[in-house]
Amino acid sequence: MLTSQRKSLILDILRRDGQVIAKQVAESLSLSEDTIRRDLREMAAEGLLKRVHGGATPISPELPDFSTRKDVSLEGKQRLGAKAADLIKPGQMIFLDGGTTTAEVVRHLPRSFAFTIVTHSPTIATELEHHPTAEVVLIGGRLYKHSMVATGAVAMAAISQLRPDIFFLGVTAAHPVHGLSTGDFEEAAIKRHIAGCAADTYVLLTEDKLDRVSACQILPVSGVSGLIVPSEVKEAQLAPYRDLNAAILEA
Amino acid sequence: MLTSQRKSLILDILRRDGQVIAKQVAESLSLSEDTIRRDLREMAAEGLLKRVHGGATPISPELPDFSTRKDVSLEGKQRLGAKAADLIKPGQMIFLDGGTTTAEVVRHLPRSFAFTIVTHSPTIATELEHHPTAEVVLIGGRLYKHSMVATGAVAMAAISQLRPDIFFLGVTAAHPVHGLSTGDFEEAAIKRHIAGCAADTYVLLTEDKLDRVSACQILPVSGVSGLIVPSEVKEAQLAPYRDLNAAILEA
DNA sequence: CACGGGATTGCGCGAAAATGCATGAAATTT
DNA sequence: AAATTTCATGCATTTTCGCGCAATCCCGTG
Repeated sequence: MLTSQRKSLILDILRRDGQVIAKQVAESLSLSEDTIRRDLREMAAEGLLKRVHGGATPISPELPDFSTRKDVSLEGKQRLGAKAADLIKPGQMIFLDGGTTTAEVVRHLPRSFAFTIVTHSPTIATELEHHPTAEVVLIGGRLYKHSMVATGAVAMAAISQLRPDIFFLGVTAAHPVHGLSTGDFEEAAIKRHIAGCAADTYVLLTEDKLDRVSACQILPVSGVSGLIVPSEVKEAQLAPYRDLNAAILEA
Repeated sequence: MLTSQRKSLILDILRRDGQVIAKQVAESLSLSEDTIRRDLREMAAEGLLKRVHGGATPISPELPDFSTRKDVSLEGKQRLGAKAADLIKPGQMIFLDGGTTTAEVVRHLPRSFAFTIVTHSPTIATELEHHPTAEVVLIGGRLYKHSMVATGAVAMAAISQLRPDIFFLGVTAAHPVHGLSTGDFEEAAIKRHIAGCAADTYVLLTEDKLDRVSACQILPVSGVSGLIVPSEVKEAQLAPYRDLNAAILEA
């Protein structure tokens, strides 16, 4: 195991668990704690994590939803959400992915006619509590706390029984060659499955996700009906996606 | 559990409940009160909270609304929740009903060992996002917005596949003759079904629900393992329930 | 092939941190 | 005023830390 590999492994653990315990890592890698502590010290010096007694924690106090990610491109996300909600027609069944971007769709859902929202995210479901006309179907399963969505065989089976008219897909990265991707293997599989069941799939893409790649591919860009992107994205940046026959909706 | 994590956990509790009780935290983390008190002392020195006898309060003066409401109605529910959480043993599978009373159980769940929480309420699931040791299983189905729980055939089927060790049941009324009841037919059926699958069922009962009747019976009082009631309820009022062989846990 | 610099790792050691317990003081309740 | 709970302090134990040192390994050079 190379040192650099070990360090990125530590970062992975940090992202996944929100903490690193020196002793545990040392044990799982069959290395001395000294080595791990050295890594942690160095990484702390580089500003990659915060060293604490016993291990390390993320550099910024973990506020995944409400402050950090939200403020970044809030206004852009809102426009994406509004554009997505515009696509919904009376009586349709809409599958909403988990995540902060798709949560924005909820806030712009039409209130003048009835439709059905399906989601595997309890967070999304909770936000729909006071919506006047939306019927809500919740997909169950083992909850993936990292992104707060139901996963596993139970979720897959439940999804299989539905034919949503539209699936609004959230991703962490989109790339013309490497397609749409996300950081977790299981999640990628679920998203792919939902897209397979839905008549149409639209991806909500904030500007910072374009031309990026994450670990697990969900689908190629050509596998979805369209991309919804903020209008300020340059045409040059969109061209490679257009070449893949992807419809581009600017919000 | 790292010390720094414990401290931020304390801050979380402070923000959520408007107070921290040293004894409670020590218990839920299986640590000595000394340790927690030490934390509180240090955090008070850092200006993160205000140390008071028994625990700590936010640095800014409490909102009047908060303290009053807390002392009156919430405090009873909190004790019910704490008592219920006390019943949980490592590795068990616990089914949590929807509702504000059972939501209080979530806030008192042990954090020192692992267990599984099953729920058909997205609200409950969302509250468990930051719990360190709880595995969460979400039951899907058509969402009943009135009480925010999944219902219907899909939910029933998913529940059938589980054998929870304990079901914490929420009701709107309890009566020695008319049993445990709630306002909605479908909900009653679901609750009954969950109770049938669980090894033990405990009902959380605030004082105002005793000797009341709602439209749809869930189970007779003799159909559950026990009732959890606030300790200030008079023995005379409890006697009819004791006669039904119901275990009574006072919180 | 031999050699040496640089990087990496494990171990020993004393220091620092964290935790629990005991004790007597202080606050709160009865 | 007595009883109970909560507190702060000192102390002992365990865990974790950082540093120096030596062994090892990688790699380019003579």
